[in-house]
Amino acid sequence: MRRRSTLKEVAAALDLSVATVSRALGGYEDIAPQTRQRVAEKARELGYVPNTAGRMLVSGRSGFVGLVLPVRGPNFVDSFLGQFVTGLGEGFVAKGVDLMIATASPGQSELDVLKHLVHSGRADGVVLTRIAEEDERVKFLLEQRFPFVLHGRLSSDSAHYSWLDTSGEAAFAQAFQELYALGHRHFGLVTIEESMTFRRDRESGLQMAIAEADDPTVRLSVARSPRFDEESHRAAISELLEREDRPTAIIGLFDELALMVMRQAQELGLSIPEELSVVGFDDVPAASYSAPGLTTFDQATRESAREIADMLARLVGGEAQAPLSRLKVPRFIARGSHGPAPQGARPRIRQI
Amino acid sequence: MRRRSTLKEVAAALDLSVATVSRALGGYEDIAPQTRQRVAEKARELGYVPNTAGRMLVSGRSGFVGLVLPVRGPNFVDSFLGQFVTGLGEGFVAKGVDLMIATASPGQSELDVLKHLVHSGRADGVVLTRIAEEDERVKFLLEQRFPFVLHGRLSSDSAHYSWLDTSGEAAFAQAFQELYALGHRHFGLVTIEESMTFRRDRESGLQMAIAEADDPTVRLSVARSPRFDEESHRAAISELLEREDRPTAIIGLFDELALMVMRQAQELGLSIPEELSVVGFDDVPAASYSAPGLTTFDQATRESAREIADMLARLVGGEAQAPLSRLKVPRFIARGSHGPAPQGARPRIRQI
DNA sequence: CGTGACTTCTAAAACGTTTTAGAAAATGTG
DNA sequence: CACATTTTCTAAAACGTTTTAGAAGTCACG
Repeated sequence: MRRRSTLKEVAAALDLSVATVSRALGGYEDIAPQTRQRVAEKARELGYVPNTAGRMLVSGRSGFVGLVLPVRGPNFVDSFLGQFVTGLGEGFVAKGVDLMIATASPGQSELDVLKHLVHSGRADGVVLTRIAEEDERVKFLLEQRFPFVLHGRLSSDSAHYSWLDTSGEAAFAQAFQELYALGHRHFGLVTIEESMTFRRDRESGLQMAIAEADDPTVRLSVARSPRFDEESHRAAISELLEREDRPTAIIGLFDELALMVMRQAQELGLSIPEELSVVGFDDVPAASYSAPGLTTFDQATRESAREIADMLARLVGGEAQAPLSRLKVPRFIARGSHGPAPQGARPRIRQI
Repeated sequence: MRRRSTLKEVAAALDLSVATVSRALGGYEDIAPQTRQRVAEKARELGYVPNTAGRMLVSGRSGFVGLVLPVRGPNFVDSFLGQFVTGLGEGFVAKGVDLMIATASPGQSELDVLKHLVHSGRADGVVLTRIAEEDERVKFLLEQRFPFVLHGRLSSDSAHYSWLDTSGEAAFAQAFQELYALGHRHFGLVTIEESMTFRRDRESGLQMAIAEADDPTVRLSVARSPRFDEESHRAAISELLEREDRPTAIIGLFDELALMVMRQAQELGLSIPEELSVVGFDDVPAASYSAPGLTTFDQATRESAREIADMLARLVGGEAQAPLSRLKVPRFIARGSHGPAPQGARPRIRQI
């Protein structure tokens, strides 16, 4: 591997001191214009690029910002991550910051990874996703006074740190309203048990909208999948679909669940949306390829990530001080999986 | 932000020299066991973590490996990236290497990003995806003798560098054979114009399988989408579907194309797989949610990425020398989108 | 006790950069 | 010309680590 040229070499080639070269390149005022010119030329000629390590050492900054990857089951697929990383990359590059991805090794917790990241000085800031309701990572970062931005937010304390969130409340309230207006009165919700903030927000948005409707005929049946795997989800969904009084509209906490609802409903011979309306959240690519297309909400992940990057870069660079925050409203994407509530007697499950 | 403790502080607390502390922590033989013990304890007590910049400077290594993100259109979605990044993360963490993501800023080429990465010493190695047939990035890296691993491979030279590839030839040959065995004789291929190596491999796999069948009744109709956007794809597919002698089986260069074929065919009133068989490549999540499920090939992206990470870490760490390479065979995933060729007269496009 | 051979430790240099404090040179002023 | 001022440059220190070369101490042995 070819060695790269250093400040010393540029200085030697011009018979100047390294200090002068450094300051010339840094655009300082006390360097004669002519000298600055010469230095710039020679630096280009020699292909000089400042060495990162040298800079890091003296500045105390790494120029990196970390993303701690959530620990994932072996078969977990996730359209979110690619978009998120792309957006972060775009946002950071505009600020001259680089993105590093920190992964937990087997047996290591996300918190361990975070601690190492903070203490080793490999990053100047960090972005966290999938926030739990009592998130120890947030506590740690606050203690350390280490810059961070959350994708999501805690219920308490949200004034003390920076975050960007997509309002799950607003979305699920809207989902309810759209379906209510179409005549639905018995709602199903397929959700998870993990205490993630996004779960809490979406669920409470739905609850509040129901309360607000103030209609005693409205009912909500909730199916909770205890573990984060397909089998567990499938069982929870079956429970909801096969009960005697099946809801006429089912909302999935996220698209994967909604898509599974559609698939399982179709396996039972139900036609969507005539006999069952389904709504999801996220707008994953699969949502537009399913038949019928899944009605859902667009999080604009990539754009959010870009904004998060921008916020964090400003925090790290000292451009912004106090906590920054931003709440986005997801966009309703009406496709074919929802429609008017079935009339009259509840259709029975057809035999196939 | 709390300052982290340094070697000097640990040394002072024990009344030892920094050298001794460094060597004790490094497990050198010429440190008395008792001293080693004391140092280890004190280091733990003070929460000492070696500073990255200091290490980088003296070792000449950054401990980072880069992934240069392909430049993407604003609406490009890509289930590949998330899996790939996850796999790389998993692979690198096992080797004590960190992953950095380098993104091109607007107007910058991937090659520029790569050059900066190499010259700034921010990374010790790099992984490249989406290899073009004449890839200038590969040329540059070879010139620089900078360690890298390709996801994919060039046709020429493949002995001179390291790569991991999933055999597109094998997959497309198999796709042909499966469909041929089901009676199909007129094949359609929806592909792109860009000169990517994966395109060339898959296309030539198909051609070779056709040649090998040595059956004069076999025909292949190719539709090439000139640009990488949905509109262009749609037009290419329409051309294939609406021609007088429509193929009975259409293969998409990748799943997105195959899924679009399915959707457009269904819009034309064709039933799949009775009137048209469709096969894709990649096994994106949407492939399992479409109706019918898309028959495709599984690349095992995450696992491949893990292997790539392992290869590159070995190259960077000096464990492995010469070029490493590995060719994987994708797994055929038979779902519902392919079946026996329609009998007798070619069914006409139904009016809807 | 003197010598050599170990064992255990350390001073100092090196990595490449930025910054501080001040030197040297050029210019202006009386 | 002498002095002050301004402009332009530089030596040296600092960041935190690893490594090299060697010092100091200990021990065994004749």
